[in-house]
Amino acid sequence: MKITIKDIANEAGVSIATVSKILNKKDDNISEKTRQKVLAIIKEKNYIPNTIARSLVTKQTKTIGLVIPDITNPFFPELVRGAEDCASACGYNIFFCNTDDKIEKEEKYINMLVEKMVDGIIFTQSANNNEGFNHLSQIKKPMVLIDRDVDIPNIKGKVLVDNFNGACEGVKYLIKSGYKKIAFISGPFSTKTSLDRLEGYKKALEENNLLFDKELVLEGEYKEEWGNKAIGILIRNKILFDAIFCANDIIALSAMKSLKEAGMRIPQDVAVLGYDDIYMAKLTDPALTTIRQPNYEMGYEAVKLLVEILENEKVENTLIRLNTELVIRQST
Amino acid sequence: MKITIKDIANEAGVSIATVSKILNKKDDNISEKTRQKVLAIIKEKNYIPNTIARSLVTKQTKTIGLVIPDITNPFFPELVRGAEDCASACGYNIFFCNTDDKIEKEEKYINMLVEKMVDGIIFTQSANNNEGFNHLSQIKKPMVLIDRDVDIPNIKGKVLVDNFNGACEGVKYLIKSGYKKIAFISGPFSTKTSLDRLEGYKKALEENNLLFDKELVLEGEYKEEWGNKAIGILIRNKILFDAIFCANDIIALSAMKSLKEAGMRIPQDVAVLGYDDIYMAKLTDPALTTIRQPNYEMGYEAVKLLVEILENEKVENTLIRLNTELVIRQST
DNA sequence: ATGAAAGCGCTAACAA
DNA sequence: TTGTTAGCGCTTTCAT
Repeated sequence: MKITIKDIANEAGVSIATVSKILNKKDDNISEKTRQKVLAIIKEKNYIPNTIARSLVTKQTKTIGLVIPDITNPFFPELVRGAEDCASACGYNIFFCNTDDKIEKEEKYINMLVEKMVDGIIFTQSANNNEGFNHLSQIKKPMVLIDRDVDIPNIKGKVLVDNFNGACEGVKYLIKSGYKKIAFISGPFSTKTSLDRLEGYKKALEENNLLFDKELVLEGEYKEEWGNKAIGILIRNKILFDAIFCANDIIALSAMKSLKEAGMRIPQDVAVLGYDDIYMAKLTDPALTTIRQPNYEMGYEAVKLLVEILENEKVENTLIRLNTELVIRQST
Repeated sequence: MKITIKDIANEAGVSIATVSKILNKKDDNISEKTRQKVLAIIKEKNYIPNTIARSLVTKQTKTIGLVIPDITNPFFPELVRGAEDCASACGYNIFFCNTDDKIEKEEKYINMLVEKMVDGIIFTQSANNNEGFNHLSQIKKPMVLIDRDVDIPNIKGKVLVDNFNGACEGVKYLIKSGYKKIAFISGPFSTKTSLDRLEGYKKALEENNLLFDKELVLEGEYKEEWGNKAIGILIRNKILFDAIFCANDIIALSAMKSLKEAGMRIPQDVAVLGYDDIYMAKLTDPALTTIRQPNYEMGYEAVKLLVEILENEKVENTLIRLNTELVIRQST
C-alpha cells in the first residue's frame, strides 16, 4: 500500500498541513523539533510525495512536452539530450513525441500533451506544412519554437541558428581554399533554414566576386537519398563543379559515396562541405568538414528559455540565435 | 480560464456524473439524446479532460518511464523510437531519461518517475554496475528490462537479443568467405552481452575446426575510441589477422579508419564485421557488413510487453528474445 | 507554531 | 436514465 502524507502526519502526531509545509520548505514557523521528527519519519517510511495530487492543486506539473519530427534522424539526438539535461537540471520531466512531419500526429500529440497538463511545449515545426496551424494556434500552453523558424501566432520564444552566417562562413572557407565552382545541394526552399543558407552562399560568392550560377543550386530534401540523387543530376547534366556544399551531413555522406563511385577523389577532385556535424562526421573517410550546429545547446537553451517563461512571466517573445562553427577536417 | 467537466454539465443541464460517464464510454444507459447534446457541447467548447484529476482517482497515469544510458549513442534512437511508437499506439506517453550509466542519475530519475506516478518503467541497465540495485529493488512499479540482461529482483519482463547466435552466424559467414584469423574486438566482459557474443564467436570457430586464439580477443569498451585503440594493439603486437569482428558499429567504423590509415584495404586485406546496423553503417566506405540488432522492435516489444503486464496481470515474467540478422555489405 | 477545512477536476458507488 | 456524494492526495487560507 502506497504511503501518503496522512500516514506521515499520523505517525508524527501532527496535521497533514504541517507535513505539507515541511515538504514544501514553507516551514519558517515550524519548530525545529517537529521538523526533525517529521523529516525522520519521511525518511524512515521512504515516503514519496504524489506529484499528481500536488499538480491538481498547484496547476503545474513540472513537465514539458518535446515535439520533434524523428529521433532517428541523426540531427535530433543531441538536441533532445540537451533539452533533457536542462529539464532535469530545472526539476522538469520531458514527454517525448515524434511526429514524422505529419500534421495528424502533431495534432494528436499536442492534444495528448495538453491533456497530460504539461506546463509548456518545445516544438520543432514540420518541414512541410506552412499552412495548417489552426490546431496549434488554439493551444494556450507556452510554446517555444526550435530550429525551424515559422510564424505561429502564440509562440512565446524561439531558439534558432544563424544559418545565414554559418553557410556564408563555410562557403567563404571553400573559396579561400581555392575552390571556384561550388555546388549547393540544398534542402527544400519551403523552409526558412534552406533559404537563409542559400543567402549565405550567395553572399560568400558575391564577396569574392564569383558569379552566382543557378545551375549549381539544387533543391531537394533533408534526406540521405538526396545526396546521391543530386550528384547524379550534376554529373548527368555535365555541370562542372569542384566542390559541393551540402544542406546537411547525411546528404554529404551519401554524396561522398556517389562521388567516389563516380571515380572522383575527395578532396583532390572535389571538396565536400557538410552542415550539422553529426556524430558520424568525424568517422567518415575522409573525415567531413562541416558547419557545426550547436544542437545540444539548442535543446538546452530552448528548455531554459521555456522554464524562464514558465517561472517568471517577463521574458516572453525572446529570440535566441545561436552561432555555428566551422569544423575543418579532411574533405576540403 | 480552463473549462471543466462542471462547465459542460451546467451548459448541458445534466450532472457531472453523466458527463463523466459519456466521456468514459460507460454510457450504456444514457439516453442517446443527452449523449448527443453533451457531446455537442464538449466539441463546441473544445473541452479537454484533465488527465491529472482523472489519474488521481483511477490510480493510473497512462504514462511510462523510459530509462536509457544516452540517446546520443547511435544505438538508442531506433530503440526509443520503437518504444515511443508503441506507447503512442497504446495510448501511453513516455517520460524520457538519460542516465549516462551513472548510478546517481539512475536513482534520481527512478525517483522522479515514481513521483510522477508512471504506470511502469522500461529500463536499460548501466553497463558498469552489477552491484547497487538497492534503489531499484525498492521500486514497486512494474519494470521491463531491455537489451542488457541483469538479474534485478522485481523485474516483470525482459526483452533481449540473441547475441550468441548473432555473433556465431556472423563469424561463420566470415569463415565461409575464407577468412581464417578473425580478431574479436569486444566490449566489456562484465556485460552478459559481450560474454554471449564471445561464446558465439568461439562456437563458430569450433564448428569450423579453427583454433581459438586468445590473442585475437581484445576486451574494451563500447566506445568509438576503442576501435582505434584495438587496431593499434593488434598492429603493435604484430598479431596477424585477416578479419575483425567488432562489438558494435561505432567501434567498427573507427577501426576501419585506423585500418585504412595503416594502409590496409578493406575487404581485400582485412574484412570488417560490425554489430548493430546503425543508420550510418550503409553510408560508410566501404559499406559495413554487420549483424543487425532489431532495435526498433526491441523498444516496441518492450513497451508492448509492459502494457500487457499493466493491463492484464497475467503475463508476468516474460522473456522475449529477438533474433539478429546478418546484413551483408562491402566490408567483407 | 499548528491545525481545520475547503477545494483542485475527476470517477464510481449508490440512490433515486 | 440520471444525480448525489464521497473521496483520490495534496496545498493553502484562515483560525487558533
